[in-house]
Amino acid sequence: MSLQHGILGLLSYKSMSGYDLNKVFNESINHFWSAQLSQIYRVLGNLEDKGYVSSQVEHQEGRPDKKIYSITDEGKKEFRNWMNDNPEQLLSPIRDEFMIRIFFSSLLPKEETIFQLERYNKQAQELLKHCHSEDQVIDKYAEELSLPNDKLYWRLTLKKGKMITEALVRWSEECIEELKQAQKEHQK
Amino acid sequence: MSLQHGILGLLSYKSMSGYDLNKVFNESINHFWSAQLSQIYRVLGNLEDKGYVSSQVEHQEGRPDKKIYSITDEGKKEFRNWMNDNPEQLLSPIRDEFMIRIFFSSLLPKEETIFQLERYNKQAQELLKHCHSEDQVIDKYAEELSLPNDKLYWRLTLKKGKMITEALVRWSEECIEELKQAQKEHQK
DNA sequence: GGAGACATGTAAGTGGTTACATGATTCC
DNA sequence: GGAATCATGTAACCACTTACATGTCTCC
Repeated sequence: MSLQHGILGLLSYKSMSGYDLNKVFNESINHFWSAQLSQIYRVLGNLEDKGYVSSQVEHQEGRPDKKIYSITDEGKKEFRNWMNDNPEQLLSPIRDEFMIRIFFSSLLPKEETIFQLERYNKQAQELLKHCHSEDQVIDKYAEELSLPNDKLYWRLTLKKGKMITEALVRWSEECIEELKQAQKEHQK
Repeated sequence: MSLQHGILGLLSYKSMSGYDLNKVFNESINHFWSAQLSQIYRVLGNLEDKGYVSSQVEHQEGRPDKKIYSITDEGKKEFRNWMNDNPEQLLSPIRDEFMIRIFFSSLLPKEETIFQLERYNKQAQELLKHCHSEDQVIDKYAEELSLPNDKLYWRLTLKKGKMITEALVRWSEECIEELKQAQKEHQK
């Protein structure tokens, strides 16, 4: 459901091919909803079957043909309905494999868990750096699509990304600290 | 994969029926990996097919029979292998429908978005309260199963839950603040 | 008398991943 | 010569959700 509506939302900004959509997606919705290109193509097919988008082939010299998708009036209606119909439960279910590993880490030597937490911390810091560079991307898109009203909301989603990622960085640091402490206690 | 290994992990603590497993699951792994009871039954079936768990039926007076699952040596080996084999990418992909809605919220009146953010904030606070009450659950299980070494790691997963949820509470508050501000600017 | 705990599962459907298939052009 | 970009998709498989099916006991 969500991916479908995310794609409808992007197409309401601008008609695009699946390939281009994927690029825009990766710089926006992908931060809170991951998707493979193949899945995007499938969803576009489904949306077309339902009449929410229409497509038209654009011939290109020296490059493969493009299939440009546009949102239909039906699609716009569907998207607006979805936007107006929030679920009871707003918090999304969590699926965090790494936490399962941490949960059962008494099986492993503490050094190994510390090592993995350090990797985790590095990846979180990397992601945080990436988040900080996204401010410019927002400016770029807001200008390109001339949608100044949307910038505010895009920033709010980015802000969430930053805050969560900062929490992950801090969490993993504190975990490492605690485990090192526990190691010392044990050596005494 | 993860659910399978989470279940193997819990069964390595203690043999249980699917029904009991579900209860333990809901007070532990469910905080970072959600699952329906029906899915747990199916995974148990798969694990049995693979020889990672074995089952034996326990007859009960006045209550339905129980099917007690136990982890096999094969299962223990599989679980340990999984624990030793961390993926490259430790950060889990995000799937957050609410963020898609925020992203496209320029479509809606600001009051509506504020209203939904307030609901979000309330739910996050509710969850945070719940997290704080979990400390006792950890103590209870550690004693019941006499696994004092595991408590440390269980606490680390709980800590992550708290930190993330605190970030969600703060984020939604700041969003509401920003939107109210934007509303005022507009009225001028 | 009804709700909820106890207990097990199947069936249908959805949404997603990974791998595969094709083939030209451009840049290093 | 090889990798990356451009461009489209299908097929097989997997994990998960929702709804359905069954039936007893206990507590209010």
